[in-house]
Amino acid sequence: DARAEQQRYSNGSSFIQCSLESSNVPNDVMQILEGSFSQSTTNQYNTTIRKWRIYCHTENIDYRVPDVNRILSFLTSLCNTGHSYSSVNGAKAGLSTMFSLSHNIRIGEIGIVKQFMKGVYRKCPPTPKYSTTWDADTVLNLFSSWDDNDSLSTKQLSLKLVGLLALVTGQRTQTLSCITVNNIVWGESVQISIDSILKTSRPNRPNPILTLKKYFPNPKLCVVSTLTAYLNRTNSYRGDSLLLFLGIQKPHKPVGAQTIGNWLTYTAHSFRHASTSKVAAKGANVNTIISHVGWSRNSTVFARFYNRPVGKSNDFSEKVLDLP
DNA sequence: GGGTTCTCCAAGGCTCTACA
DNA sequence: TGTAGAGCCTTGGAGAACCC
Repeated sequence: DARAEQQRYSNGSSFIQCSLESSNVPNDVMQILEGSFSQSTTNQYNTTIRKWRIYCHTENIDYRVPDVNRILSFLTSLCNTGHSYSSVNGAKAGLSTMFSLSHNIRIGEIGIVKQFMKGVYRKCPPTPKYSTTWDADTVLNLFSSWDDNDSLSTKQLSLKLVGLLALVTGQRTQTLSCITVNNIVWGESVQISIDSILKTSRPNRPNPILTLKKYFPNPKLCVVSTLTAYLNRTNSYRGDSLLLFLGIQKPHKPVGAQTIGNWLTYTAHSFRHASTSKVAAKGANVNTIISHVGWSRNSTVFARFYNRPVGKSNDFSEKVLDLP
């Protein structure tokens, strides 16, 4: 069946091993090369190469040969089975990377491939994930209606802390999942540094430092006191775990970005849109927003989606928490 | 029911090119 | 020569399926 077929071509080898299996690259070099891609990229490219191998087996051709016409037929088969431009483009990138390693050929740079991708773009154009965003006040009003932190269940306290952190910092769930208790510095405000490699991490480019201010107008929305309550609550079962967020149920293992995403009432990434949109609408400086959430200095991502008028204030968190 | 894994797809940064 | 925008590759998020 299809599952057995997939298993057969998984073969325990990554796309890099498939690329370099006939070359004499030493194992230790191979390990460094494999580590040059993030896990999600490796997973995605492994999926593409597995499909490519199945396709080549069906067509009785050698999957290691970069035959452009065959590659285009393969990409067409993806397109015809309902895959969007982004998926076809990702598959092309995977094949391009594999053949650049094995044959020093960039599939994506070949003229007919470029033209083909334009055709795919026209046939099934990508659509933005968020054409509108929700009002951040909806979540803030919910948290305001809950009891004091000490009276909340562990589940409520976990959801509240994640929700407030997502809104106040505007960070991805990946970043929130990397917060460790030993990197939280307590002072006038709370500062959290991130050691892990993030999506936007680059050489000579520091990760954003998350700054949490105490919020006095509505104590129930104070992220600092919620964080304190969460640490007190989890202290009894934290053990040696340095990661801030722990599972709600026993054995209370550290949770990953995916689980944190599940905890957020709205879709995880939409918190990033909701908070930046509200702050922009309140008149915050665009450069403040870009640096606060960790986009690159010249990034046009924010401008492409929001592009609000520029104001004078530079306080991100107070504007997010400012209820009407 | 909570948490993890897998696949699909939009988000994101870097580079290059066209054009004013 | 500066800049807007397209192209390309890489990455994490969303959601379904699955496991415990």
